[in-house]
Amino acid sequence: MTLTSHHIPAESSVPYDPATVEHKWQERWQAQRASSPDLDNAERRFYQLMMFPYPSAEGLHIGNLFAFTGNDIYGRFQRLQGHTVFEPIGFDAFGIHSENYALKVGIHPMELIPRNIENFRRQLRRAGLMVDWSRELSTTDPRYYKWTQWIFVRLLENGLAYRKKGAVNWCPECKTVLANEQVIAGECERHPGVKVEQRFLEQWFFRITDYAHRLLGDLDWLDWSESTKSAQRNWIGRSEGAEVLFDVPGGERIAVFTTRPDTIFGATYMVLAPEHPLVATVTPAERRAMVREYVERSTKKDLVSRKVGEREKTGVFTGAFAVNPATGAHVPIWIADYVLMEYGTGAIMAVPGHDERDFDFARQHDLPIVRVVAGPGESADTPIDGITHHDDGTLVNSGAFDGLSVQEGTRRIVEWLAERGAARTVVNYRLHDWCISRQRYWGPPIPVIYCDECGPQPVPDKDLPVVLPFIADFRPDDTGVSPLARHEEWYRVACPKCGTLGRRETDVSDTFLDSSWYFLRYPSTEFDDRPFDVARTKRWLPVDQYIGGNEHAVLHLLYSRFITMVLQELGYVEFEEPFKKFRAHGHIIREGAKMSKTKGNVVNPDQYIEEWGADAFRTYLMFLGPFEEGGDFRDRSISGVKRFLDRLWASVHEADASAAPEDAVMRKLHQTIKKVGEDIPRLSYNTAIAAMMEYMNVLRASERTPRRAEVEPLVQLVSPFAPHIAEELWERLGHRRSVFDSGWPTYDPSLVVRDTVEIAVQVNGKLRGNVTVSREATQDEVLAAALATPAIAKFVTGEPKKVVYVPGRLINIVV
RNA sequence: GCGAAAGUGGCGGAAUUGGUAGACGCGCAGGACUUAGGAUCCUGUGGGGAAACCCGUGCGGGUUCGAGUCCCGCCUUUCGCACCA
Repeated sequence: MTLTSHHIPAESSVPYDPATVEHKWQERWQAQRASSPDLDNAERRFYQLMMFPYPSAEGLHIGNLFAFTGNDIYGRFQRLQGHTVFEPIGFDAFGIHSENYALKVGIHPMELIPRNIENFRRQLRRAGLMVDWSRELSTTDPRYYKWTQWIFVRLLENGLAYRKKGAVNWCPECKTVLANEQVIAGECERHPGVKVEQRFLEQWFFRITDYAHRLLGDLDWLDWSESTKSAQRNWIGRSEGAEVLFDVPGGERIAVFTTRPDTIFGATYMVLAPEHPLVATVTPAERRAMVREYVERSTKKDLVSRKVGEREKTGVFTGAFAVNPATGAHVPIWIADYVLMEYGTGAIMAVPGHDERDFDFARQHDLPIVRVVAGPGESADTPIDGITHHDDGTLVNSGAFDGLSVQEGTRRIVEWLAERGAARTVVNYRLHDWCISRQRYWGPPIPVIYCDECGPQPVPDKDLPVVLPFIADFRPDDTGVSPLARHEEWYRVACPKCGTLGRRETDVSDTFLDSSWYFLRYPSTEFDDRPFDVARTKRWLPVDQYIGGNEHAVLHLLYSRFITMVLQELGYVEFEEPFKKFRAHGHIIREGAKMSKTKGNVVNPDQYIEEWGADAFRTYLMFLGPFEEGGDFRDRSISGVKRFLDRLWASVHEADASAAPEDAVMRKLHQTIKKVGEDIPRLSYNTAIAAMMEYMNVLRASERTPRRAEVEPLVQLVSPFAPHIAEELWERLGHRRSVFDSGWPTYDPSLVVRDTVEIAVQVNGKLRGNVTVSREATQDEVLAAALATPAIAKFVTGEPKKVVYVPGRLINIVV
C-alpha cells in the first residue's frame, strides 16, 4: 500500500500523511526539549524505566519496539496525569555480544559500537518515544565506567569482593569464563551445543550469597510480576535443613547438609564430592591411587556430563568408614561426582531408601537400603522399589523415634543430635557468589594493581577510570588471560601503595556489573565528580516502574538489587530496593512462529513504520495482545489499526463545532474515558485500544457527523498510543500547547451509569431473553417485566420455585 | 523431575469480585459508490437446524439457581531451573 491510496473524502480537507506528521512532531519535540524534564524542580516525579538495550548491529527488532512502546505509553499516560516523567535511555554496549560480533565482521568494537548506537538512536527516534535524549548514557563511555570501577573498589574495600581460585565455567568458543547464570544446562548460553568445560583460574567474586536472606525476604513485599519473583526465589534456592557431623575414626569429622534429618537412621553410607578437601585425608594409603584416578577423571569431565548428561552414578569406595551419629553404625565413605562441591558442604549422608539418587547409586554398588519412613498403607517391612520420599509418612526402623510424623521426627532428631554436638539447624542457599572476572577485551578493566610487596591494591579513586586502551589484537586466546595481558606497556604501572613496579589486573568485569547500577546514573549524567548526585538521587529514586524482559529475571535484576543493597549499606543511597514496581513484558511471535534468524522471519520495524507510520505501528503492537503476555504479529492485521487512525483523522476534520453533542454518544465517551484510564495502569493496552475503537464505531455510526465535543477528548485518549497524530490533531483543534500538557480527560460518573439497563433473563440457568428496566428496578418489577414477555413466559411453567436477581445484570427464574 | 504460566470461533484475542461467552480487530461473504478497487462506506459472520430450538471455552467428574472463571483428577503447550541432598 502506498500513502497516496488513502483517500479522504475531499470535504474532509487535508489527507492524513503519517510521514509528514511524524517528522514534524519529532522535530518539534526535539527543538523544544519536550521530553527533558527539569529534574531539580519536579514536584510529582515519575521515573519510568525500560531496560536499556544492547545495541546490536542488526538494529532494533520488533520485540524491542514492543517493549519500548509499552513503556512509553505508561510514561506518557503519567505525564498526562500531571507527573513530571523521566523516561531515560542508554546502551548496554560492553560485553561478549558486541565483541564477538566485532570479531566476526573484523571491525574494532570502538568503531562498531558508536555506529550501532547511532542506528538505534535513529530507530528509537522514529518510534516517537518520550525519551530524554539529553541524558543518554553508554556503559562503554569512560565517564560511565569510571563509576562502575568505583563501585568495584567500594566492594573490595569493604570485603565484598574477593579473589578465589576454583572451578569455573569455561566456554571454549567464547574463550572466557562464564557466570553460572550464563550456563544453560551445561552449555554456553551464546553457543548452544558447545559444552562448557571446567577450568581452574583466579577470579574476582562478589559476596552476593551474604545477601541471600535479604534478597529473598524483600521479594515478599516487592510489587513485581509474580513470575519474576518466583524465578528469583528459585534461583536463590533456600532450603532449611540440618548440618550433621559424621565422625571418622582417626580424628576427622565430616559435615553433611540434609533437608531430611528425620531419615538419618536410613543413612547407610556417605558420599564426598570428588573435590572435597577431606578426600585425601580420609582415604587409606592402599586405595589412594584408585581414588586419585577417579577424582581426576571426574573433575576433568565437562559440566555437561557431570551435571546433566550421564545420569548413571559412578563412584569409588575410599576404604574408610564414618560413624552414623544416630545408629552408631560404621558406614562406608564413597566418592561420587553426583555430589557437588558447590552445594551444601560437598558431602552427603546417603539415604537410599528415601532418595532417588542415593537409591540408584546403592543399587549399582550393592549398598544396603533401609526403609525409615512408611507412607500411607506401608509398614516398616514394605519393600522399597524406587521413589520413596514421603513427606506425610511416619518414621519406622528409627529406634526411639518410631511412629513420629516426618515433621515431628525431624525436629526431635535434630534436637537429640544437637545435644550431643552432632547437628545444628542450618539454612542453605543454592545461590553462588558472583564471579565478575572476564578474560576478554570489551569491558571495563577491573581496577586493581598487583604488587609483589603489598598484594592486590585497588586503583585509587583519583586514578579512575582505568581506561580500556585501544588495541588492534583484541581477539581472545585460550591461555586463560585477557588480550590486555599481551600489552605490557599498558599493564606495567607503579603500585599505588609503595611505588614499586606492579601489574594491572588484565581481566575486565562482567557486563552485568555495568547494568547493575545504570538506573542510578541517569538522573546524574552531567556530574563527572560523583556517580550519582545526592539530591537528584533522593528526588528520583527508587525507580517508580521498571519494564523489561523476563529473560533478566534472575541475572540483571538480582545483581541490581544486590549492588543497591551494598550501596545502601555503605551509606550512598537511602533505599535497598531499586525498583518499586517491575513488570515483565511478553514476547512477540510472528505469524504463529517464534522469530529467529534461522527461520528467516525476523523483520525490521523500519519497513512497517515506512509503510504504515509509527503511530499505526505502535498502536498495532499494543493491540495484538496483552502487554505482559506478548502476542502474534500478523502483517495483515495492522490495517485495522491504521483504519482507526484514518477515521480519527477524518472525524476531527469533519467535526461539527456548532451542533450539540448527542447524549448517547457522550455517555459512550465517558464510559470510554473511564475504561481507557483504568486499562492503561494495568498495562491492558489491547483492551484500551479496543474500547476506543468501539467508541469510534459509535461516533461514526451510520455515517453520522461527529460533533467536536465528542471528538476532542478522544484525541487525548489516543495520545499515549499514537502521539504524533494526537499532537497534530490537537493543534488543528486550535490548541497552542502540547496535548501531553492538556491533562487527562475526566469522566462524569453520572454519565457512566445508564438510567435503564438491560437485564438478562434466565430460566433454570438458560438465557431466554432480555428485559429493559430502570436502573433501580426491584426484583418484583423485573420478574413482572420478564413474565410479560411471551418468549420468556413460555418457559416458565408454573409457579417459580426460586428467583435469583443480580441488580443491573440478570435475573434467574428457577421453576 | 521441580517451579511458573497458559489451553476460548478460520486467526489475534475480550469477558476486573462466579452472572447475557466470543467485545475489538483481521479474514471471509453480500451490498453501495465507482472506468476500476487490494481505497472508502453499509450489512452479516461460533457450530448444527427450515424453524422452534439444541450444542458450545483441552478432557472427565463435582459444587452452585448459575461455571471460561471455584474444587478434584487427567491431557497438551510454552517458559524457567535442573544429580541442589
